[in-house]
Amino acid sequence: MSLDPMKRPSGWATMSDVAQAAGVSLMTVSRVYKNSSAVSAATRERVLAEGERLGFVPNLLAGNLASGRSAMIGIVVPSLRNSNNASSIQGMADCLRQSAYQFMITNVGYSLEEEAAAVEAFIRRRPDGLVLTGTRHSEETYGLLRGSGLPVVEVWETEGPLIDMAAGFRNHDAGGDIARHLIARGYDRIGYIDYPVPGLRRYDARREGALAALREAGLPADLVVSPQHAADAAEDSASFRGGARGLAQLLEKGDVRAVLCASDLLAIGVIFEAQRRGLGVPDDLAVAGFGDFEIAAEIPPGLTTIRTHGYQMGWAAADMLIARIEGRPLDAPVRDVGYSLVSRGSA
Amino acid sequence: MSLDPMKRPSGWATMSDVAQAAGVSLMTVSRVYKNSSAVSAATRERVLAEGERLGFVPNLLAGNLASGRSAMIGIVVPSLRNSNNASSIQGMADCLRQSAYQFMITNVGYSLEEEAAAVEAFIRRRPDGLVLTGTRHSEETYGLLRGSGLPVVEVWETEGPLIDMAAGFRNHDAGGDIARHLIARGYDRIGYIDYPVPGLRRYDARREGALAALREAGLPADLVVSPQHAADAAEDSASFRGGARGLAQLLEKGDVRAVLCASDLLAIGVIFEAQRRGLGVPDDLAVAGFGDFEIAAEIPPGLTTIRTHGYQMGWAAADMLIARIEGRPLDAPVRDVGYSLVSRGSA
DNA sequence: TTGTAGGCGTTATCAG
DNA sequence: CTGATAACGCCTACAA
Repeated sequence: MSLDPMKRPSGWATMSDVAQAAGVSLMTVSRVYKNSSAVSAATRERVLAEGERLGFVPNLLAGNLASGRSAMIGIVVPSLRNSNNASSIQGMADCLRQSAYQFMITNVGYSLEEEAAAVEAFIRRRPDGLVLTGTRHSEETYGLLRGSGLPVVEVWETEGPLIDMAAGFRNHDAGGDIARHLIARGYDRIGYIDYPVPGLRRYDARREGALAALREAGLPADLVVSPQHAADAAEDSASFRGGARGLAQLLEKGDVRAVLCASDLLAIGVIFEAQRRGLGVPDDLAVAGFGDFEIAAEIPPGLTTIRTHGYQMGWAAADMLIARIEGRPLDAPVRDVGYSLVSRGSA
Repeated sequence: MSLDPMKRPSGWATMSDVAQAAGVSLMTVSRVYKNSSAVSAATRERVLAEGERLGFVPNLLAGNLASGRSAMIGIVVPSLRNSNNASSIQGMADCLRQSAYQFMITNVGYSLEEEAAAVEAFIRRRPDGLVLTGTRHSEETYGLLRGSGLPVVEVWETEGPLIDMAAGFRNHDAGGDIARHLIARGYDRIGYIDYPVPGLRRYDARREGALAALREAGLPADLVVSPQHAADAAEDSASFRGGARGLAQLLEKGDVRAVLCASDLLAIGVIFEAQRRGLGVPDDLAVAGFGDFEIAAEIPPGLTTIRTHGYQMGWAAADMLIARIEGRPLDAPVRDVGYSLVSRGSA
């Protein structure tokens, strides 16, 4: 004999309540709410009506426990305040929603320890899959993931040893392309402003790709500055300021005619700083960014940059994850979503 | 007799496995992992050692089902690509982490139907609380929330009938303040560029506050334009373009000396458009924004704006929610985190 | 198409 | 401080 629903500790109507009210068994109700076809239309209707009347909302926790699947995936990002990630998160969100998955998201800065903690916290909720940013992780993280056997996608980088799957693009090539673009335009003394956080493969690759192109063209490849790493390095504001500071440092180094930046926000910071110094862009100083953030198209004279297809990358990551979760065959464990050079007025 | 852990369907070691290995009962293991003090140090150590050895990670789904608490809260936002929300989300994230809560987040644009769907999806996972953006919701949402009895915080607005709790600030006052700031500086023909999405109380309040101030000063209050509502209105790019278009519309309306914008991104769009038109800011055109996004401080000549304390608002929202969840007394169901006027070069 | 039995992995409760 | 037992609400597997 089941309790009166109103008096049950949880306060929620359960499938049993609905079953009793509709005069069917528990399993029939379960099938109705799972959209299992094996229920007659009449029964289904009656069950749904009673469910509605009782305010029944299925308890996924219970369902997950019984079925071993949670329809939830965990996403680890450096920051939620970084435009860089926003698009890819949105891409994942849209793809996941379409397949009726939900996600939890945790920001861990650039700390491998925090990342490991986040991964463990996720695993406690038994997600069906995980998305990590980048390809560098702590031993603890690797251990946890190995032990879990969970499908994992790493995003933004495809370089480096992969855990399982990855979605990204060739940062090294992209860095080379944007550098060659400036070279082709006749700029000779080209500076490079690095990302404020050291040790990230994707930014190392961008820089090395660009410097290799400079060397190949016989140009100086030592005009590199890297704004100091700050605690809030993952935030947008750090990048704006980093760009401004970077330009100052480069100008101290000597005559610089063009600046390549590891991210659009650095480039925006450079443009603003140039404005403050009375330098015209591109006439006195050419500027190129990386990322094609939304502001790149808006700021006069338009920022030349590498479009990174973050949205598609996020979508691809989620798509691979779901395929793996649902046992569908995967064409390849690495999805290269490419990039494109966007030439605007700044360089 | 329990199965061999390696052969169990889930593949995970369970508390029973750990208990058996450590030679204690299930409950002792449970207590250890809950940090219940009622376990001797020696026992605790032995249990943890065995847990580590077996790669045991507690299953929160099971724990939640048994305890009726999920240590999870659901957050509904319009967009993940909107800088506006990013800070408040980060504030919630930081506060929640500190109290060992996790969160799920869903973006629903400005659709009340999608919001309702998101709320139901959350409720299926039995969160301990919910955060919604704004104070306008569909009947279905209200019904679901009423039925759930869940603690709810609405953020960004405190106007309007509240479901339960709210964190925000007086948008009407803030709109008035920024308008009075321009008035005090001697600008007479002041235009207003509204947010591209109609029907949001917080933006209505900002506008009405500003217009009231203009009227009070005997200035024209009809120089209002509102960029057309687009599908992607929640995204940053729509705001940049909206600002540019808004300025064009205002200039068609006649001689405008200053522009008040419903958000910083609109204002940035205005500044860029002014630049393209050869108008100096603030000499030819004064511009004020709303929000104090990170770029506001960086763009020359600095954007005069209202700082909204989004981070603190997010933190306050999470804090109230947790207090309610954990049965701690709440000083007030509405937390006003205030705002401040930031005067920079643009106006 | 529908129903019965058993179990998913944890916590609450009460007893020792 | 430790243990036995009964839920928590649903799903899988099998049977009718």
